Amino acid sequence: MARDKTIERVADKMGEECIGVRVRLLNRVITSLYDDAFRPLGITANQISILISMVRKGFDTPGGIGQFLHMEKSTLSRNLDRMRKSGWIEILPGEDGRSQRLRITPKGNKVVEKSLPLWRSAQNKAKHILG
Amino acid sequence: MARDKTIERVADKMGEECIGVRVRLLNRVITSLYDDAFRPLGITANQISILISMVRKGFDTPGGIGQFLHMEKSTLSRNLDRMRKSGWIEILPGEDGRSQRLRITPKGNKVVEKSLPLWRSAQNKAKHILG
DNA sequence: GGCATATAGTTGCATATACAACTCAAAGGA
DNA sequence: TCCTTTGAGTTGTATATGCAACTATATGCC
Repeated sequence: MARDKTIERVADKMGEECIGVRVRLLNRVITSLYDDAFRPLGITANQISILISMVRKGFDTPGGIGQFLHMEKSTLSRNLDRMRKSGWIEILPGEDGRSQRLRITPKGNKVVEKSLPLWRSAQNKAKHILG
Repeated sequence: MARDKTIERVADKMGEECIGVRVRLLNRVITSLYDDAFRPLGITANQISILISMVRKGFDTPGGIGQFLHMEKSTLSRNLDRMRKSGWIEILPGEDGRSQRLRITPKGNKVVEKSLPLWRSAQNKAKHILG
């Protein structure tokens, strides 16, 4: 009776109000916009954003980038490895035996420069979607 | 000279303004909040949100859910398969030979009901983070 | 010095995501 | 009827994500 409705009330409340649902949905929609834009360059939106962080912070460590982007260390470790394989970055020995230094390559710099007009276009679309 | 600065100007602009970067960052932070909350139930935030959509839309198809959540069909196909294996849903033959009908199981209903207080807690934390 | 602890990154495993190419079924046209 | 096109889902492959457990190095205390 009333019991049958409980689940529906719960679902309505959660479905309408949930911030997590909205954030994930937005992530799917918006990220695909930037991924589409950067696809001709053979790089993803996520990887571009890591390159951008490296340029802005100079010579940095995985730990530093992870803190800056709130990215879990294992996630970042694998992202950086893919980026190294693609030739955008170099991973060098760090200040002590544990840490590493990240360096953007000339190829990485080029892709960042080339990405600017594509980024502008995606950014405009994103603004339009968000109103 | 000026050329050396080009890459930094590009990076500053993109890094500061990029909506995609912010949305992905927010997704990482917020989703982990809800995932942490639901972990005792052995279900993820994403799976809960699919269950919620099913309850709200009643007996529905993968296509319908995908449209509702803006989720790519192959993504959803695999999400539903995991949920079926966990016993939250059943996947039944649909109205014609191509489509399917999704049905939430009693176990799926229970997990939705149990998730409500955990959801409230995560939702409050999310509101707090977003200010 | 030696042992406990902390730090930096990696690896195993699992979920989430999406493009491209595929299967299979339905619909439509000649 | 046959053939083409459309529609619904699946599968191959790859990126992105994160928890837990791990290696290896550094630090601190005794």
